[in-house]
Amino acid sequence: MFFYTRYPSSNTLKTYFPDVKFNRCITSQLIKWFSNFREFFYIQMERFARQAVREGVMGGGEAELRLRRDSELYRILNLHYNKSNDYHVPDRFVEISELALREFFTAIQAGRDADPCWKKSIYKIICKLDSPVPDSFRLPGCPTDTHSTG
DNA sequence: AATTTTCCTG
DNA sequence: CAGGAAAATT
Repeated sequence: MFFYTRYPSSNTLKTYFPDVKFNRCITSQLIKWFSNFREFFYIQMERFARQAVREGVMGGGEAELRLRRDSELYRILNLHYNKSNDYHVPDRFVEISELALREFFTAIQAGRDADPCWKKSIYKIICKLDSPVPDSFRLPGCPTDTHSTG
């Protein structure tokens, strides 16, 4: 589900778990999940962006900073959010991830990472890129299963 | 004040 | 992922 929306409201999230009775604890836990998801996402983004800066994607062209489905970063993200490859990761997510990576990259290149809250501008950009979650996720057979072994 | 997000840690 | 503290947002 994170593939589609990075900043879902708690109320929106609840609609995807019809069989769960929500109290404040469960709700905060659910929010915590996405918080963790976001963190992992941004951490990887910053990590790879910094790596790209270090290795010097210079040479005059920034076109090398691409995120493809065969990229290591994609592999890590998919491994984290889609452990058993149950879902097809939408092109939208790949595009957004690449954009986020570019944003981090340019920010770091420009030295904007020295500012205390330089990530906030990036967060706002990513926040606007949320897409609607397909109805498929409301199906019983498609739980956001994070650790089921079978 | 309550909810939500972020930073840090395990 | 989960628990907690602090900060940010409403």
